[in-house]
Amino acid sequence: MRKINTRSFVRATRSTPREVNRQILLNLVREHEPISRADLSRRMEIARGMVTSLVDELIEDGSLYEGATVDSPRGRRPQMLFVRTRGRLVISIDVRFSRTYVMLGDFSGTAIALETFETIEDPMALVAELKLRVRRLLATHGDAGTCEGLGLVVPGMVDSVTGRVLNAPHLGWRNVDIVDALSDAVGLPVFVENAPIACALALMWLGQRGGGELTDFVYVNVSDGVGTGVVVNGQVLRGMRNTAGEFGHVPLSADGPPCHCGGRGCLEAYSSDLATLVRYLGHEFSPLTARTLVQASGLTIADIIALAESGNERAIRAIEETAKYLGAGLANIINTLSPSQICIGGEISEAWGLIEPIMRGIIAARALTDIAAATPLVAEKAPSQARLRGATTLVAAPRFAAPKIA
Amino acid sequence: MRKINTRSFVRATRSTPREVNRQILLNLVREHEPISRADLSRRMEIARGMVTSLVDELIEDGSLYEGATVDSPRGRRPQMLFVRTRGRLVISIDVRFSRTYVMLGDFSGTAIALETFETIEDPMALVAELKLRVRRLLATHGDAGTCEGLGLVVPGMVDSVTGRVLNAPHLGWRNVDIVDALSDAVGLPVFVENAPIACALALMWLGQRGGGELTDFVYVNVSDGVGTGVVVNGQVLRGMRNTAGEFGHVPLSADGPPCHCGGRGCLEAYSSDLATLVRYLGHEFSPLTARTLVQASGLTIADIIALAESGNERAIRAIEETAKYLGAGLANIINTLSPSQICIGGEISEAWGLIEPIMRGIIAARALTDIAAATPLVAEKAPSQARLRGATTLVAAPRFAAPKIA
DNA sequence: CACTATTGTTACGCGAGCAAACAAATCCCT
DNA sequence: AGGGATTTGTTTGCTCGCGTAACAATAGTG
Repeated sequence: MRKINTRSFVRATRSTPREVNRQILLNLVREHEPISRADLSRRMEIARGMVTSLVDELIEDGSLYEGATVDSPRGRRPQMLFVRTRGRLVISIDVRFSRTYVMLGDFSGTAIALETFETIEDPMALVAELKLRVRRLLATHGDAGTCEGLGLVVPGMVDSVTGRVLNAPHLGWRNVDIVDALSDAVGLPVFVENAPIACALALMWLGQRGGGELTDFVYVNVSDGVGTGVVVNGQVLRGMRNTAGEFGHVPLSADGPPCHCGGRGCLEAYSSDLATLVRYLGHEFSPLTARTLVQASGLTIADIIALAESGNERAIRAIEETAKYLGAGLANIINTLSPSQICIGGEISEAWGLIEPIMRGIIAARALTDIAAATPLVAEKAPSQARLRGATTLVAAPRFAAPKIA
Repeated sequence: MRKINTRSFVRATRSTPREVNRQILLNLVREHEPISRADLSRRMEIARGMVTSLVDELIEDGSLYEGATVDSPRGRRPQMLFVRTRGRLVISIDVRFSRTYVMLGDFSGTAIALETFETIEDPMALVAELKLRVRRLLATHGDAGTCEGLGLVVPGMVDSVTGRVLNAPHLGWRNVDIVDALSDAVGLPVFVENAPIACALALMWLGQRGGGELTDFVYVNVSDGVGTGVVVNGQVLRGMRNTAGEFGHVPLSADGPPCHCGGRGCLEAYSSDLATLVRYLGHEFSPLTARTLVQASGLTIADIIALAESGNERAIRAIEETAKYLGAGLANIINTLSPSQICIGGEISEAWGLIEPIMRGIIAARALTDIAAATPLVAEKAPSQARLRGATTLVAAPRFAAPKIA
């Protein structure tokens, strides 16, 4: 039951039913391809005649294509339908603290080309560099199809309406209108989003095909910080001012170590990669000294995981501690949002065998019901690709989203 | 941007546009009454002819009524439209630990009759008692209109689809199907909901008329426990298994006092009325001893508030402590959900002048942005009526909700 | 009293769902 | 090999309801 917002509603027009049914049909093909018109008619409880008409329209605009006919026990053989992903190109950009990644891929998320360069902090200089690279990529691989847009993810808050980067502390950006600058530069539609939210979107749209619908879940990204993307009712949770989902800054202990945010004992101060490294090095976490300490040691989180896997006791203890606090943070998420699944991304998920049982144990102790305690925890398969897949989703997903009505 | 759930979607039919526009129009009247057809036509950007047709339909089924014509600077005088609330009766029931309240009211939430009796723990015996009382109420006041349904709120988890009470620890109910039992008994549609969620719904639907739309907010109820109702995108947050929104059991300190839930240092163990009373009595909170301690003292939270207002230092200190922890809990809500407003209900809100500045201070220290720190905190005006208004909303709101499409 | 402004109603065209008939393709049985 | 059965996909008329425009009703103005 949803309340109609009388300040921003979309009324229905003569063509509304068609738009709605078109998108439903498109999504049914996406999740059940290959599928025939007759099958669609049964699933939608709609006349076959209408399916024909809708499919014609979708083939016309390049959303679907017709595959081969297929054997059937008897009667006329059905003609299978597929969502067209090949030839629909997307430029995906992942701007990170040290390096920026640019990928040319298609709607399915498969890569055609990938390049990387050192992140330029000044936004306009970065836009200029990106303009060159995007042009070159499209000139080189342009024959693979037509580029439908450009998706960019940043480590920071993004205004969901205008696309402005409100605050990205790691890049030193505040209130940067990168959308207009980029789209003017490359002449393509541009979408910008916060990285963990984009990862959550990727999971929702490119996630397990056919497998259980994922419309209420949380994506937790562990890197230098701890960020989350929350999906409720198939929609991203943004809150009033695009600052929702900061579970990384829920305090686990009032007298814990200080955190970047100014608080004490935040999840992030216990469980970020920086915190794990500092713990391994035998220090207390402090936002002022952490990065210099870690840089001086020359270690990365991957090294700690490797050490732990080769049996190094100190590394194992450091990661186990991280898992303990992460479990407490996840328990908070479970008790407050009750998601159907939590996905953990970031390099720490490479040590899944070590951290999963510990997190499970803490969650079991703190969850309010048995069902909640059994909330599935899933490790992101390819953490390095997650952000780029998210960027791809920013361009692709709107083509499949439900039309906004009422 | 919302993803279409291909397992449970509603496709558009020939009459879908009308249903959508009907509900939009109805809600516009609800928020701007008195309003003329011509005004509606302008607000909806729709032809006046269609407004006439839609309004005719809504008057026919009793949703709207036509008031008097009104003066206008020149031209034909407009005829004002109103939502019909009088004569649309609702039975609202609030089942609490000690007493049960039964109210006969109308769609606007105004009471016609109110009675109360000692709560009967056995669900079926309670249903029998309610059947008698509902029949008597309707027989006595039946001439005031027709009863459109029965709303019931309970202190516990409710399955949103079936209406089963999954778990209400204060009543000792587990998996009780009170909906079918009650609707069979009284022959009216019955809606059951968790109390804080119902309060949140009341705030959303019966809240400030014309004033800013409230579609992302949190209702926090402080009584024997601390419960929350969370509204996101105009919809209640339920989570996977109807267990979402348990901010009362987010630990504020890992080594705090034990809580009913089995954890330690939960918000509820610090800030519930029981916790405040135990603190005033000079004890550490424990779920095993708290209720007996308080009952032995004969004190209620209202007494403590009265004492504090008359200057009693110990009472003031007890409430201030409660406010401190409540502030920490609200800061967690703000950082994770970023609501546009938080409403605090329960008797503690009577001590608003004492608790508000303390909560504000804690929130200011912990919120991640200045805007978040300024999140409005609002005290529920009439805490005693909130639950019954919530029960009324359960019956009334579905008549105004957005049709489910796609 | 004609002119203008505004509200509310009525009439007709057209997009799109809906149902049913029709064409196409394949298997099965005689 | 040929007719019937079965299933898929297309075409055709019908109806609901939006969209536009003309029309009637009501009131003020010069």
